[in-house]
Amino acid sequence: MDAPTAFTSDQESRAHDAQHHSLRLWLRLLSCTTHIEDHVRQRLRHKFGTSLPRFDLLAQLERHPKGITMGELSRRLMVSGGNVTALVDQLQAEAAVQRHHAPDDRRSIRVTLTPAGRRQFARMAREHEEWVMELFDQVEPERLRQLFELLGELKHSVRQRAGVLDQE
Amino acid sequence: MDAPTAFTSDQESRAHDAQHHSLRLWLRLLSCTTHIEDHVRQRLRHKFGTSLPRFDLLAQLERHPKGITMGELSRRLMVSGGNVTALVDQLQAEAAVQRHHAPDDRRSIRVTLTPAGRRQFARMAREHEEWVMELFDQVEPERLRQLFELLGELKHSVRQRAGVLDQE
DNA sequence: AAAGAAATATTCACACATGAAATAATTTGG
DNA sequence: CCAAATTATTTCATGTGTGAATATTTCTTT
Repeated sequence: MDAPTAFTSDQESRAHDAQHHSLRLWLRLLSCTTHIEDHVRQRLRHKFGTSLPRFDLLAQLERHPKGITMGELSRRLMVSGGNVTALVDQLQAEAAVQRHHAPDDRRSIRVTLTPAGRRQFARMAREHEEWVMELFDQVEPERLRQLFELLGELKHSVRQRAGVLDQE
Repeated sequence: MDAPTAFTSDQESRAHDAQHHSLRLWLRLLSCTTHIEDHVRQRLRHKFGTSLPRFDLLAQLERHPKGITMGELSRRLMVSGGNVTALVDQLQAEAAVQRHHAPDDRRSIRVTLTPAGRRQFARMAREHEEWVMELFDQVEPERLRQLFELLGELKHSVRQRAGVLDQE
């Protein structure tokens, strides 16, 4: 952008470094997430014959015993509405969840766990937590705490910047 | 599992805490990754009419000018072989990449960027790095460095444990 | 050299995910 | 109170991803 003086050159090389470091950080973050996801997905499949998206959906319902709308599910699971419709269709066919029309707003639908769905989820959830803990257990608890903290900062930055940048 | 004495109860509650913390850390990690991925995906789509998997594949080829095999691509992109075949099919149809039969081993195929593919990638890569940097720029550089470090430890732990646990 | 094991890539059926368009119900503003 | 905008969900076309099965080539072992 600027003329290549010594000054801007320094600035530019710092900017370039920051970019490079950001990119490496992003790739490492992605790599961690992917490995964990892969591992958990495999275990869910082999031990319970189910998948991560299904498990995640049940987990959200477990947290909201009174039911939760399709739109809320979409936001919480961070997936599109169309996807939620398809997942709920499947789980409903398997009798793990139910759809109820909301009495006050006939547009929205509340989804709840069936008793069978709740039992099924409980069985998986216990093991699932252990799997995740095992994956992390080579790292000092204090380091994990730091990581949690720093990811909080990162999440905050990403949210803020993504919001701003999307409006451009 | 054990009788509920004070001793095992303490142990269990510590174990329970560790599980709980691990789970929260995992969810936060996943949330960060998902938000960044969503943002970058949207920008790639709107500004360049392409997708993240395509971009990632081109990025791997850019790093390996002499070409890279399908299997290597699968490992580096951390996706299945079938998926790589489909992606390369598409990018080849768009004349961004080429397949070459390896002369020494007729099973393997080397994939390379075409000049057009290289140009296309270069145009996107510059912006892509900026997008990622922008997302992180509310966090102190020193904090980002720590995060990079800690994610390294986490990755190491996950790799090691996932390997061991998969053999069970 | 031949049989068996391993590696490489593709194909296939299916699951998961997006984004756009359609439908229906509610809210808002004039 | 009606028209327009908004909200909630579904449907659809398409892209991305998996895991299993297959075909082909190479490596290993005897």
